[in-house]
Amino acid sequence: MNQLTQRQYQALKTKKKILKSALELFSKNGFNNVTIDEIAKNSGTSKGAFYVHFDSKYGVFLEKFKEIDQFYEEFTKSLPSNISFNEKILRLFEGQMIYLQESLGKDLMRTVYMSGLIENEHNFFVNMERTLYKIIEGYIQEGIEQNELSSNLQIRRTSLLISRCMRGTLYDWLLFGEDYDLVQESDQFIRIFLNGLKK
Amino acid sequence: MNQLTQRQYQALKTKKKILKSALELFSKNGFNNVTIDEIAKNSGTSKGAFYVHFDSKYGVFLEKFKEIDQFYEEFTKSLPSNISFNEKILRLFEGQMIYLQESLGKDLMRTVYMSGLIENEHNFFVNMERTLYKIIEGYIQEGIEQNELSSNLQIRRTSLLISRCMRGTLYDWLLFGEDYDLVQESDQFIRIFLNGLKK
DNA sequence: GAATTTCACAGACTACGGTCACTGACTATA
DNA sequence: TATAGTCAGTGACCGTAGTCTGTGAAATTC
Repeated sequence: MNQLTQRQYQALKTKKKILKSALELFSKNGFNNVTIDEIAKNSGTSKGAFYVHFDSKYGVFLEKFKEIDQFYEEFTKSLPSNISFNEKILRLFEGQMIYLQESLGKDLMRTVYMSGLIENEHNFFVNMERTLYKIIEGYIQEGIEQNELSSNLQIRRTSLLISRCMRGTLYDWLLFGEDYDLVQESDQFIRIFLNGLKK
Repeated sequence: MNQLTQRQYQALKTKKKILKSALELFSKNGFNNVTIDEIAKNSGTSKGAFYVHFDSKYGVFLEKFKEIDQFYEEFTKSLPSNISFNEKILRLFEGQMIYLQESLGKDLMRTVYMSGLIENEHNFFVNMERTLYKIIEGYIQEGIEQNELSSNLQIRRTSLLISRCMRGTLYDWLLFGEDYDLVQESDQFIRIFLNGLKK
């Protein structure tokens, strides 16, 4: 049954209204200067409606973040397949950092990293990374096949560690601000890590 | 003028009462289940008094965290000086992770990493790391002198990168919870990084 | 030592996130 | 198509973080 009932259709419309309103206000006033009451009022709905559709202000990003998956998808497609494992990872890191910095912005990323820390906040952060893991795991697999990586590397584990490099780099970006060049920091860090990975 | 006036002495006493009260309640009920009203009441003072002495609930840690510095200090003292650079870093990581896990606990660490993300929250997090940097920088310096590390390593930068390994590992601990063995994860990660560091 | 200023502290108040009981329109069922 | 059940949506309410104004005792000034 894929046809929406009138009720479901109405609900979806409300959700979209709230989402639109919220994103508008966020970009106008900054995430921290927007209250849920405002979002509710601005969207012509109510606080209760907001909480029907979203867990919290952070929850609004669950939606926004489908964009990230889209980024990953396009990225992998655009990547030539004849480059080495190291090159793939380096480009992935660079591409991601530029994307996060330019398209999503620091404020938004701050809220993402914030929400990751909130207990029982339904951890979309962890889920969000799924696509990322898949991609990295794929690269590792290929790297092993091409004999660029030791074959007794645990793929799942290794991809986790590599993604941890991202998180560490991004957390520091949020922590130190100002004269922190995200792309450069990321590049330096992952280069060392990759170097340490090869036998 | 080092002598406290009666007023200053009184104020200090009040601050200590509040601090004691707060830490008691935290350890009894967990950080997130303690309100500032409770702290005020339990300490026999008032909310106003609390905010005179602390910025926020997080601010209480500024005090608590002198303990961390103490940990670092004792740790470095206890470390034999005839071991290699790698060994020192590995032990530092292991010691720290055990300490943070056992003595401070996850809840508390979560609030630390949280507060690091809050803008203009007076970034004691960054400051807190100062002692840590000093220690790592010292190790690197020694490592270079002993010819264990390349001499064109930038000390300041490298210590930052090493400390980033800690943050990445700890952030993931808070993120993934449950079957995340902090000590083991930390060890595995830093080993790879150290391996990548040597020329 | 009287007058003035300062400041630790009290606690009422505000703002905001989040909850909950209720409503009424929609949907399912007979 | 009448009835029962469901659920999106409402907004008053609550808990708590943080603010603000007032107060009196201590400190300073004269």
